[in-house]
Amino acid sequence: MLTAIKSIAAQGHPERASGQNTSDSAQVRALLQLRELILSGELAGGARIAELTLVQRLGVSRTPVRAALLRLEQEGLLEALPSGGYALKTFTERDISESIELRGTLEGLCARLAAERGAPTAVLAQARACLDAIDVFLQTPTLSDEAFSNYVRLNAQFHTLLSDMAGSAVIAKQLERVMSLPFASPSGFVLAQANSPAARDMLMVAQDQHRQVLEAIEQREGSRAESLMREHSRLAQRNLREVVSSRQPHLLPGVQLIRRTRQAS
Amino acid sequence: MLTAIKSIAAQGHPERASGQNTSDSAQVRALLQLRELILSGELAGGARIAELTLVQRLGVSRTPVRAALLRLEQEGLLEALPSGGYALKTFTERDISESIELRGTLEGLCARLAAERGAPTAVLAQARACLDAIDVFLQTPTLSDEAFSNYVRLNAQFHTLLSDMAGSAVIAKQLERVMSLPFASPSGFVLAQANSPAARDMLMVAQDQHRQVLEAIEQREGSRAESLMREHSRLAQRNLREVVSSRQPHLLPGVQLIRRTRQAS
DNA sequence: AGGCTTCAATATGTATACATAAATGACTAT
DNA sequence: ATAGTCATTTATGTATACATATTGAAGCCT
Repeated sequence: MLTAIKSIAAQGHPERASGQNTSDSAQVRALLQLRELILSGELAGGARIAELTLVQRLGVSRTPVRAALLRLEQEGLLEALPSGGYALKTFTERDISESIELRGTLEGLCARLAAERGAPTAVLAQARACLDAIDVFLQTPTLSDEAFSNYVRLNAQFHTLLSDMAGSAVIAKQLERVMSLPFASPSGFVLAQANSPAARDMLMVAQDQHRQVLEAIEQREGSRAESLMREHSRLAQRNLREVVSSRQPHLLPGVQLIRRTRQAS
Repeated sequence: MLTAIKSIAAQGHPERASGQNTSDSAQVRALLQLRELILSGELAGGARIAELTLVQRLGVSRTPVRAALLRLEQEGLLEALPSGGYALKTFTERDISESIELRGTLEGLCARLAAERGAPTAVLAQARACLDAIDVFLQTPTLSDEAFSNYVRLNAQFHTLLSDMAGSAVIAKQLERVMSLPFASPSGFVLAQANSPAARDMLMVAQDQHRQVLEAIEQREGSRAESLMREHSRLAQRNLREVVSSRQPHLLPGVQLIRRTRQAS
């Protein structure tokens, strides 16, 4: 009965309040709590994850724990050990960079298909409204933390709408998978530098790209739409470099999964 | 202890002889047998899959069956029902077309990265050898079934090598996922038209594209390499159309998963 | 007669007991 | 002292019993 819920929680793991994990089924709780446990850094680098440990910490039996482990392995957060069991995966800066490139490529595909096939007018209208809403937030000279978190929300919405415009369930699903990779989400690094002085300027650039992509799609310029979305994703690349080099990678959930030295994957 | 094997079998499900499923663990057996059960068409269109039924047919307990179901859902062959349990997914011709486009896009990305970053000389040598081997098979005027199956094997190898050339574990994994989608594999439609008179000519074209892509990568022409791989994937698109229109889609494993009419996904 | 309610049957979700393999430590021998 | 082996412990793989929700059918009411 709750396979669907479980599935949803596994896939896009959307904005789901992580506070009240009291209700829901055991599987969903296990999945959500385990993911948060990992991203919050309570589990060491490439350490092994024992089922029984999780049984204690999550308060459910081994069955839902196993299901959660299996899903998180598929998601890319865990790695199946040759000897059995799972270990927390670690990521190089290059891995993250490639994840972002992957997202950019897939979003470029979405944009191109949307332009070539023609996006539904309803979705286009939603996208325009979304961008208008972002403009409102960017109007203020200094951006509050609240404005930033609103930007993150609207930005994510725009990227989802882009996926909708392509009208492809297959591609949308794959894109969801890619975005579930750590730090590959459209606004993964935005919050990390909320206090940076140049942050607002960067958002302005991003917003301009949003506008141009939407225009390209509306005018059926597939190749242009694709290029723009690819370039758009490279903003995240820049942010990635800034965040890791600025040596203050707080705020960013899951930083401890990034390794600089070479060790066991 | 066998999580790794299980994982391998789940991901790329490579050329694994389906005859002797007697050894291996219960999980691997369940996964392999269930996938074959689905692809062979023994299970109806979008029908529900009951665990207990599979327990009987596969001869293992519910635990490995559940694991297999979960993996096949992630793989895209099954769909989680809102009320619980799973149903066999069906695919439209458009779904398949989009899967191929997806593969082409990702392989294009691989080719571009390989060209830009420079592929390891060892892998390049392997790729050249692989293409040489294909040339040998294509030399004969009439292609035997054996020659075809050899082509399929070598073709798959070349595509794998392409993924290696990019040197990205992240992208390779994602590409593996995409290729696990039904009919998205590089040579998914080759065998289906082995007896077609134009079949050999098409393989010649494909082989020429292989050569050109490799040359582009070696000469560091990223954009050209990407375009070529995309175009290369469109051969599969043409084959897809031919196979479904020729109304003799025998041989093709999983045809019964394709639906022409609109029904429950 | 058709639709609704209710109850039984069946399926999935959960927990746990059992089996087996891996990892750890101690002990011995060289 | 170190390396190797064996035993113990721990962890995962598997099976199954139990709980709960959904599905289907039978019966009732309108």
